[in-house]
Amino acid sequence: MDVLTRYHRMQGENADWLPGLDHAAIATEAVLVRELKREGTSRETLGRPAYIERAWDWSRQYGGTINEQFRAIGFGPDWERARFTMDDGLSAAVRRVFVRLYEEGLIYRGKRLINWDPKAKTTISDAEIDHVDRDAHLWHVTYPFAAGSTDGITIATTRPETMLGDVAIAVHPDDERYRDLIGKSVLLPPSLERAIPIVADDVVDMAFGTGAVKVTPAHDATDYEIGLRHKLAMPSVLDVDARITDADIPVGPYAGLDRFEARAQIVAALRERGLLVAEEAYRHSVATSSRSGEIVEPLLSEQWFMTMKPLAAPALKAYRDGRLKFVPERYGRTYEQWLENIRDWNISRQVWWGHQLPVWYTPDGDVVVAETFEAAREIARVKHAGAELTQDPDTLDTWFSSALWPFSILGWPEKTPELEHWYPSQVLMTGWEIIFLWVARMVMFGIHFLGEIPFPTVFISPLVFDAQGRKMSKSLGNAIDPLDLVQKFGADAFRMGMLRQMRLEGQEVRFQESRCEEARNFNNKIWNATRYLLALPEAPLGAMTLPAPGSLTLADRWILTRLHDTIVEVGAKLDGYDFGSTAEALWRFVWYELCDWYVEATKSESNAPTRATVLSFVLNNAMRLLHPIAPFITEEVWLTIPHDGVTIMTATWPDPEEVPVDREAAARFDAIRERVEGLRNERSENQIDPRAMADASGSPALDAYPAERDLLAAFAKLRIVLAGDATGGSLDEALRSVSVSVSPGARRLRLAKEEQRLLAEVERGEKKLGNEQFLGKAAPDVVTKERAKLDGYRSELESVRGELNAIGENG
RNA sequence: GGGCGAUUAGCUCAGUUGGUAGAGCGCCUGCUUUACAUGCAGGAUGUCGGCGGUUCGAGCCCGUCAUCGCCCACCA
Repeated sequence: MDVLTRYHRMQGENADWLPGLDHAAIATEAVLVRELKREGTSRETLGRPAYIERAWDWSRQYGGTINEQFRAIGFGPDWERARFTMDDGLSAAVRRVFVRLYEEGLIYRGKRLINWDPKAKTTISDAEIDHVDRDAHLWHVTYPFAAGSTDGITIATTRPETMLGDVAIAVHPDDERYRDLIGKSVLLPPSLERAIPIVADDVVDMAFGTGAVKVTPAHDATDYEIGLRHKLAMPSVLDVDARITDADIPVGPYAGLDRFEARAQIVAALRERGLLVAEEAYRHSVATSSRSGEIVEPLLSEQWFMTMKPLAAPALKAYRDGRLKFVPERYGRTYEQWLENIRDWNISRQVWWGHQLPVWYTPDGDVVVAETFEAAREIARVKHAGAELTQDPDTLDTWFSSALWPFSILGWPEKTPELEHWYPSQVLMTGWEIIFLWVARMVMFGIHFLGEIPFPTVFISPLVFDAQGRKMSKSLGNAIDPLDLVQKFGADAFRMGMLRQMRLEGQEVRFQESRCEEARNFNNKIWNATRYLLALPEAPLGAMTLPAPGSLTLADRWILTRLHDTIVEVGAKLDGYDFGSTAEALWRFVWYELCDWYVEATKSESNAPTRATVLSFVLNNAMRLLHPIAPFITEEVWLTIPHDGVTIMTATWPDPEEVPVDREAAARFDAIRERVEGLRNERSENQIDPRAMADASGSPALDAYPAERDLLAAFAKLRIVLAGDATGGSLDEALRSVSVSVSPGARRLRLAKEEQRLLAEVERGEKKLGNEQFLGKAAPDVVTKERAKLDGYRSELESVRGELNAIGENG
């Protein structure tokens, strides 16, 4: 987000990044409840107002820490517009939305089966459940037709403790085995005091277990559906502590037991009575709370819900007609699939920290929904004879307020200039794990309340894992603290190191600290290149202007052409949100092109007249290109060298049009680079002292290319003596003619090796070009290229052989 | 049960529209070259997960299998 914001600001756009935090109700409450317990008190003892005050304190402290981290990493959002979901304005928006949706009939209260987190002591939405595979047991239990008998119907269950709340046995209507039993009843083990019917339902899978299933509507989603279809009673036998309760129905000796204790005891009792037919190891997915990790308990409870289908339809349409795009695209299908199967959203929570429902009850149980207590009291006065009002103690799901974020932070429901200007925004950047929780809901609410999608583009970034691909966690001790890395390598290095690991299509980054270290080295490289520039005799420099085109050297033309291409490339990568490739391209340009070649080239005399101006021009541009990624060092360097403006943050983004391009010169320089590498290799193979100037020979053809000859000699540390009579050759031929002077034996050895290599290449080319199929079917330009390559190899081979002959057998 | 992603050098990963496989780290050999040892030069290392297909030609396209990871799902 920071890279993108800085990039667009430099392009002169009024780019803004609005920072903010949500109030993380369940997580915050978990911390506070733990703290209070440690202090020997509780939220009830403290009372709601004092508790909320404490939550505010904690949130401010926690939020402050996050903001400090942001600053340390160099994030530059619009701090003045920072928002928190519990702020007054955002809270007002929440109440307005709630009341409007209630009035539209989209928010309702009802007794439904909800997901209960027994640890966090609250409901959670379907989207907050993780299905985790766990080792468990599948128990086969017989429900007898008569007391004392083991003759009956056998079911399979993973949850014997919920048997206490069974109201039926279900079988598939087509199941031959049980057809005659439908309508009969069996006794509920282990106490056998209650008879329950055998019913037929399509949902039963004949192939699973015994083909018969126990039905506990109050504690299982499927059973709840069966219960509704067959109009069965729905007694609860588990309470909010996940303990067995006899509030609805007698549960014998098990009342008060924890669900897992009850399970053990009931299994034991079944075994004793001979009703436990089998106990098999069984691995299956268990619903756990993404908040606390606790196994979720389906409970029947009076809660508030939101009807989602009417909001989902336009959100789906926005995606399908292309108004809403995901990067990478595949995440769009995730979004689509979820919206297609969306179910009602349980929005009420039993935590105290959060937006308390704008709902009041009269003593008679009448419901009053209003944005404020005053408004509610007015309604009560008119419609309920001024009855006393009690506010619903529940709060709203944190994601409810987060869903309003794109407009609530801009002052909605007021018609503010900010709202007018910033809604809709251009891009949302987030992780794939909250596409349902946050992204889809923002789109739905945005369309519903403002009539258009909140952002046309959703960029999904990878999540960060450790180098082994494991999720970072406190208990594993593999988590990274950005501040530690900033401390160790610097903020720029942390940013660069992180971004370089991002891949456009990747869904995870396997974080390696070494990447930050490399990035620190990269920054050091920049710093030293700057020092080199500043130490040049012609420094300090004046304004940033390039020398007249005619006076530019070969190296100048090359680096400027490379700069031009890099500006184009970086712009395209950033526009495509490809931050990893952006960082990679800049790394290549600054280190491998600017430092390794251009700076080295400026050390030779011929480049002296233009080097300072060209180098500062290129460095200035490079710093601007790099600024979104590495804001600190680029500012420092940029201010030190010739520049225009007071801060690089508002400097203009480099314009490729302002950089002179000379493809022909760039190609010549590249040819030199290639030859230099070959000659260095020759030196190394012949164990020539790297420090020493070495003698080399070359054909007089080289005379036609003095600039190239100088560069070649300087880069490869050669004293080139021209010998022979070949003149007027191409640059390639002239460059190839240069070779390090070594003993004839060593030379022959190298040439022989080269001959072998070229022979292989020629053979390959001849085979390919001798293939009728290839000639007939390959694209003409491919054939042409292949032919040119073969010709090149042939002429090289010829010259190598010529040299070999010249040396002669005995050298 | 559906869906998605990954599999390329010891490690972490690139690989543009199919045209002789790349980077960084690590490793090896040398270098106190006056910007930088957080550096410089050179080097070694791959049946591109298996099998089949399309093609003149496949790391890339198609099919299939295997392994790993993720998402969704009312198999109790």
